[in-house]
Amino acid sequence: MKTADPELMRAINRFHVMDAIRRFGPISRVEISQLTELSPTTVSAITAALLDDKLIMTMQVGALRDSTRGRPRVMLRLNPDAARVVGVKLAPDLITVAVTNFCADVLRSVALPIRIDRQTPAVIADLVEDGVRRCVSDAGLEMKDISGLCIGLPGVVERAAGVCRQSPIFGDRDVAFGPQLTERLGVPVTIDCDVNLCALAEHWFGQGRGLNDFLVVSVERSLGLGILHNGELFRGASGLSPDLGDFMVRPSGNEGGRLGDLASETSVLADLETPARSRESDGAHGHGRAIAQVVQRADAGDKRCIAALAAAGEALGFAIANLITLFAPPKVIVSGGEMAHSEHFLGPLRRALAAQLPPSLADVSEIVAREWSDGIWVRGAAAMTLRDLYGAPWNTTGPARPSTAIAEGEP
Amino acid sequence: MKTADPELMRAINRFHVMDAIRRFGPISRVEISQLTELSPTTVSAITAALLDDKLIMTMQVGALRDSTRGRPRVMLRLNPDAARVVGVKLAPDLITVAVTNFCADVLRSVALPIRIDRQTPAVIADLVEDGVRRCVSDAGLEMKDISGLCIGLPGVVERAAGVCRQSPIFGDRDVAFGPQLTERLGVPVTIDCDVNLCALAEHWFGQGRGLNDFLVVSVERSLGLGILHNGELFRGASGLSPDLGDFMVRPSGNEGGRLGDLASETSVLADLETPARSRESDGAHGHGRAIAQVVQRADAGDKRCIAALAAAGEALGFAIANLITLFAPPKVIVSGGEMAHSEHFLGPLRRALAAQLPPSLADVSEIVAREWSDGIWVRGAAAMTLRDLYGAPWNTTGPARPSTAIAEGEP
DNA sequence: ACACATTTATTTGTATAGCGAATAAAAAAC
DNA sequence: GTTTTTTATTCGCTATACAAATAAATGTGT
Repeated sequence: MKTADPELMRAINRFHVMDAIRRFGPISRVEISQLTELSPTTVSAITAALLDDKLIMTMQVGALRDSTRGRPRVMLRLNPDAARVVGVKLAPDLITVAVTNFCADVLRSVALPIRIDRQTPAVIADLVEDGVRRCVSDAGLEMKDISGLCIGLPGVVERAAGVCRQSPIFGDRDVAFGPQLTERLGVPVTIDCDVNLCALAEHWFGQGRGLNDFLVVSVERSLGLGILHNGELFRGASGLSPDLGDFMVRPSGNEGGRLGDLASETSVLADLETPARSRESDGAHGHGRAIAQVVQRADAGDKRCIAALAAAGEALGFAIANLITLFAPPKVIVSGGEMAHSEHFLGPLRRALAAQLPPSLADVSEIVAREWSDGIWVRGAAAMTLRDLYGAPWNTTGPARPSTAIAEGEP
Repeated sequence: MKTADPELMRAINRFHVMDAIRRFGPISRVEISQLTELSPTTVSAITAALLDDKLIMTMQVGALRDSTRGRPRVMLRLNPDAARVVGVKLAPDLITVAVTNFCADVLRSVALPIRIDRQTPAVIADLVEDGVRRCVSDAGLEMKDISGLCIGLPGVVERAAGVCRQSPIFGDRDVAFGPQLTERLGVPVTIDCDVNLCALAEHWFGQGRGLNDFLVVSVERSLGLGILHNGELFRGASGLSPDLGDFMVRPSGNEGGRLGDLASETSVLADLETPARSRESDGAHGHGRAIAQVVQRADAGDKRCIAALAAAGEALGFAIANLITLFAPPKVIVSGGEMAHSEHFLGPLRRALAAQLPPSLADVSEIVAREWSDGIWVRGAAAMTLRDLYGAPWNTTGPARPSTAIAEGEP
């Protein structure tokens, strides 16, 4: 915890005000005052400063004069043009880029269906750079208009250092992808675990609005876990994001208990030894098609497909039970592609969950399947950057807090 | 996050100063200033207030004048007599009570070897009340001298509400033990999961000094998990403490995969179907003796005992691997009785851990076995209370933060 | 012995924060 | 047009942190 001074005080309260404006849309000063429990005076002062900085703008009172008398409220909202940021999501066979404004509205996005896993980091950086430049240019902007950029990718990411410790995308370990792109693009680039972005997006725009605690489990080719705790993204020690794929669901002796080898899309396909269209050669969308096929065949009654999906669901349900035991979140969001929505997957997941959970926790968590949407990732990536621009004084989500001298141990 | 005002500012900085004094013993104002990065002016002001409140005291410069010239430093230390608090630890067959001073030094302690599990909460409250009153009186104090009391017990505890959701101690669910004792003793009583107290104690006095992240796994009759994250105790949503016993290590279909049924002392005994001295009738120390016997026989080469301990160690190692995957803590402290120190238990634990951990996390965590000491629990309980008296402005450890209006969702 | 250097602690003065009370602004109600 | 009501701002107050100047307390050197 940083030492407190007037500056921090202002930063905290300013963030509260910004957050209230962001969340509750056009909002008047009185309402902000009520929501934040700051005095009207303070709200007035802070909003004046924000208006001065052009971070927010006034909205002339529109329809909502409910024939109340008194001086009408002046509604405040974020100034969409205060900044533009870029969000990037890397998947093994798809690069998604989006440019958003200060409200996290997507101005322009491009999806590049390119198979990038096992390319060298330099090549991937090239592709990302190209994609970003193109998307920015398509949006009618130049790079100098961009205030920041965040890249989400699966795996274990150390956000503070901008280093990807390990990822299905990169063959190498410890790729300093953030600094690399920062240099290439001349814009501050952060990287983060993709599912963290998803969690932030859910918190800002999706199923997690108004919730201070929830889990996001992403089921794609690999598995991810994002934890929102006490209104903040939770990161492990030294800011590492956990990799749900490395979670073990049974002792490894008996033919591998890695969850990633049991419950991911990849593992389901491997389990079925999907014939024909070998996944290496089939380019970008082969994987997605293969999964869709599996789900279809399961719907049609194919026993093997049903069993494969059920096995995956059960394994994930087992893992989620343990996560609920640890975190007791009121909500668990299962986010993913077609597989994640199939009842052949979700049903066994729920059943396994119910079987494993201790009775005391049986009802604390609601499991919801989140409709897949490409947009949410990049919006989350944008939000991650915006959060910093909004002036968040909590370092929880930003780079790991520089541990104060007092925290260093014996003097 | 609370809104910031000058009061909070002062509270934060005062806590930093208190914490520096607590941790770095007799310490001068200049050193505090360096450690906390507060200005000398501020440190002077805060320490003056603390001295005024008699929370700290000056120490006449002792031996450590290293022939440096200049005005000698005035050393500051906690005033041991600033307050007394009581820590209580409940185990199924043992109640431990300790009275400590403001430095968390134990003034007096009593251990009551009473089998309390399955007694009614009222009876247990009676016993605790008696024990506390006796211990306080033995210390030459009266209840009015006591500033606070914290009770640690195994199970799932909701500290904020003072409610024990579930515990091997109580047959009932949702026992409001905190308020009950508060009324009986006329002193603020908090309750907490015992292993959280242990974690705090390790952080203040033990293996966790200077570490901002570590796990404590307690192996007793039941299993506990305490998480220190970013220098603060981690609690699940709504302040619930997790119960490691409910962690599953294999799908429950095949004869129960609850970790508590596989790796606790109780389960080892059950596994061996310890003959003779039936555990029900043998009063308080039967359990401990039985465990000691198992360890002894394992040391002597008894195959069944070795296997039982190994199975328990493996199960726990499996669970710890998953915890490391999630939290990546630099240290994991395994705390417990004789069983937890036996190499017949720890060896398999380490091996299972090594087998399950992903390579990228193979070396991040050091596993240490913590010598059992009754004292540490009650000292932790005392520390938990002292933390509040020191004025910790973070509600993470205290009662759950009253979620500000802004966090409540849509307006 | 006594001036001087040196380190530590306090005092003084300044800037900034938040907040309550009074005030101004703006619109409906009378 | 005046009053009422609600919203926003201004003014005056207090609390905080901090930098600079000052005081305190000790060792060093002549």
